[in-house]
Amino acid sequence: MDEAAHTPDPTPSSAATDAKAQRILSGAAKVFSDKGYHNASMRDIARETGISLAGMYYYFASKEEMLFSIQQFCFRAVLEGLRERLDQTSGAHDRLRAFFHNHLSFFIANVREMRVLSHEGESLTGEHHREVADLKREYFRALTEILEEMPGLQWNESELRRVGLSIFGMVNWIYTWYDPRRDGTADELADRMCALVTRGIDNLDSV
Amino acid sequence: MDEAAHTPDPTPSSAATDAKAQRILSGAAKVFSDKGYHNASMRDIARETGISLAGMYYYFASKEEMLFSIQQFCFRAVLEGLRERLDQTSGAHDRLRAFFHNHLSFFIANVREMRVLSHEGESLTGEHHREVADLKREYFRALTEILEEMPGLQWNESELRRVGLSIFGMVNWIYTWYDPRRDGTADELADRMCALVTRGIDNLDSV
Amino acid sequence: MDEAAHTPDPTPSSAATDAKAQRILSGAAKVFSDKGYHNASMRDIARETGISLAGMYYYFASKEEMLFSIQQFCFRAVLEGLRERLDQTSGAHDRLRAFFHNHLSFFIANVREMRVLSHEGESLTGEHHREVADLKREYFRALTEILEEMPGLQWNESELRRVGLSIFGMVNWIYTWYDPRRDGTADELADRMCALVTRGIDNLDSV
Amino acid sequence: MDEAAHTPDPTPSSAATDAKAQRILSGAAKVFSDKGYHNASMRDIARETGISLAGMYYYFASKEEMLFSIQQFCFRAVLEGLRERLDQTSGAHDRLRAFFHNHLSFFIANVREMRVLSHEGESLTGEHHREVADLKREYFRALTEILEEMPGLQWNESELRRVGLSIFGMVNWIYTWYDPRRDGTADELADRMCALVTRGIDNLDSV
DNA sequence: AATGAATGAGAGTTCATTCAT
DNA sequence: CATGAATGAACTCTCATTCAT
Repeated sequence: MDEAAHTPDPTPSSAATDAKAQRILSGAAKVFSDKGYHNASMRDIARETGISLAGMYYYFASKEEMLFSIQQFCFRAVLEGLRERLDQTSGAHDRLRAFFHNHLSFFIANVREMRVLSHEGESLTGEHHREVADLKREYFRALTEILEEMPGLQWNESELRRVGLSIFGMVNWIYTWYDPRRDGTADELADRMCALVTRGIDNLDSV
Repeated sequence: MDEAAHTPDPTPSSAATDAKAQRILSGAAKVFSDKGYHNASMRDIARETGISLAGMYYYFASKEEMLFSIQQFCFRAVLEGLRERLDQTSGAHDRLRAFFHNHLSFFIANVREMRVLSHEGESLTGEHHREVADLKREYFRALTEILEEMPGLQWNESELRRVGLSIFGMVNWIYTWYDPRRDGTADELADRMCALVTRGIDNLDSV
Repeated sequence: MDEAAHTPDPTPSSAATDAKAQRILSGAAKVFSDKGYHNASMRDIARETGISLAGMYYYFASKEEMLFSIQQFCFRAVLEGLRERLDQTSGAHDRLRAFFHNHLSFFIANVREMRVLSHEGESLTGEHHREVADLKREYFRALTEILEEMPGLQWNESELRRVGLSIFGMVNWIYTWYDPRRDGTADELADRMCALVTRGIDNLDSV
Repeated sequence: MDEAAHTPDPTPSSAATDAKAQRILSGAAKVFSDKGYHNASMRDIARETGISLAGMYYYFASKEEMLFSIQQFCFRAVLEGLRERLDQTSGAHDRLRAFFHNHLSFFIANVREMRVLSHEGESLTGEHHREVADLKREYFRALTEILEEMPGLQWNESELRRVGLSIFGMVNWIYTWYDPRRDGTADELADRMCALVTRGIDNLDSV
């Protein structure tokens, strides 16, 4: 994200520029997360970031483009993280666990952005909406592919969809309740959620 | 306001009044559901209901009160439905199934209102927020009480909360994806979701 | 224009409404005339009319609609005036004089509106532009029809267009220079302009 | 600034400078002509010319100075052209024809600039406005001096002004309608307009 | 000579809400 | 009961312009 500061950069101005864009996105994520996209004003974001109202338009053409950038950035990061984990993991059960771990660790490291991801899924329009919807579909497909590998199961399309979306509901809804003090680390949470989904309540305590 | 349904009503005019209030709430639910609470305007609701902008203020003091009334009405109805079902059901597994059936059947019969319930949980402020939060807690407690009855399990507080909220995530998230043509009836969906949660993916196909 | 006040009006509220709309249009015409359409702000018009900024939007959906209404109203009035005069006038020369008298008398009675008509011909867009362009064409055709009646002339299309548009230039340009103290009454001006156009400079003094 | 063309220029860099200034003026004229002065933005001009927004300020202190330079340059060129033609022409009728030919040929060769000249006459302020008004007056005086030479006429001040301004209206209005395919060359148009003004409609066909 | 970055001021428009009728 | 009319506050966004580099 701000890795640019670590590596020698031939064009210093663009590094500063990118850093500022990141600062704006971060502030926007906080404001969107706190008040909701439609209820947040550009002035709120300007105040939050310390950048002038007009100044932000140098980096983003519109409020919607800010939302789009946040969503696109997050989805890409989550997807990439998932792929890296899956590359190193074999066995359907472990791969499903990898999905939970990736999602929740990313979520908890970027609560505000993920809240925006979960809650403002339909706030984008036109091309912006389409692009993010594509990423979402890609992410969903990654999950269902794991599910299909699970041994000893006869999936039909309907059931696969239902289970996949149920899992999505579980992990996306977290933004409404997760509290680090009560709910433990990302890894603990991921393990328990994965256990719930694979073994069910009836077998939660076993082993 | 909705007490009128329970007690005999001496003034016929107030019956008409309540009917109009219902019409407004119904239109407001549609508009909130379509555009989101903050993005919806009172003019949108006036247009949707065919009632004049000013006229609506006779029935509701503010836009927020409309949202509040929708949420309160729905939560009460869901809660009442759940209680009735639980009164007639014994056995923890059946009672959990009753929870799913109640939630999903109400959801599917009132998609728009439930969408507002799920998506606009944090759009209320002050006293309105508090009242709805109370209902939400009550609903959540009803679920965890069922879970605690489940046989052969040693719950700790943390695990109970986690499982309860995971289930909430599953059923609340439905508003983002449910499609009657693809996802079957409320009862089918409830059965499958309940199976997933109790037996887990690993045992989905058994019996 | 505000004739409504003279005749009994069954719907008093709409009379008041129309009066206010007229007041806004009149103020808008003044501001557009003074500063030009694009340089005029809605706040300027609000100040000029004494109506609140938001209040004006009850009567006109946009700034452009104000410009449109002014232009439409004026063009219709000029056209109607011309038709009335032509109905009572025979002989091509007299009919041409009627054209000048109508145009100039209307112009001088509504300087600001006519300035807007002349100067902001291309400031409208879309459907607004089209409608006004239609009126303009109709007005132009009325002039060329008179010209075609002129005795002893062999018009070709090109020449007719050229002469018609030259006359339009003369009468539309007036908004840049007319000064009642130096340039006399509308009727005087109309007579002299008509003489110039019909007899030419070489014969200006004759009879 | 445009003195450079008259005096030998010792610094080659300033030649490049002037070329760039000309490029800016030309782009500005196009943009002003297309969208109107007030509706045109400096960004539009930057885009049109391919020069950076800030870069243009090296050449012109403000947007208004661009408009001023365009108008000043054009008026000077038209005036100079008129003087050259009049120096070689004797006889009032021929001199009047020279006026039309000069005006129209310059107009058609520089449509965009002339459109700006005609349409944005009042968009300048302060000293800028004054300077251009002086040029305009000078141009008008040149026309009326020709008119006064016309044989067999008894002008009074009023009539002279009226006829002069009528002619101005004719030739300035051209920017609203001239179409090279329909309206012929500058010379044809000039001849016909001059005929209209000198002989009048009644005698248009004679000889 | 040229520009990326930044901004205060102000644009047109919409908002939830009020109130006389 | 119901509404037409009205408004202050706030909205997103664009503007001409500046300045460090």
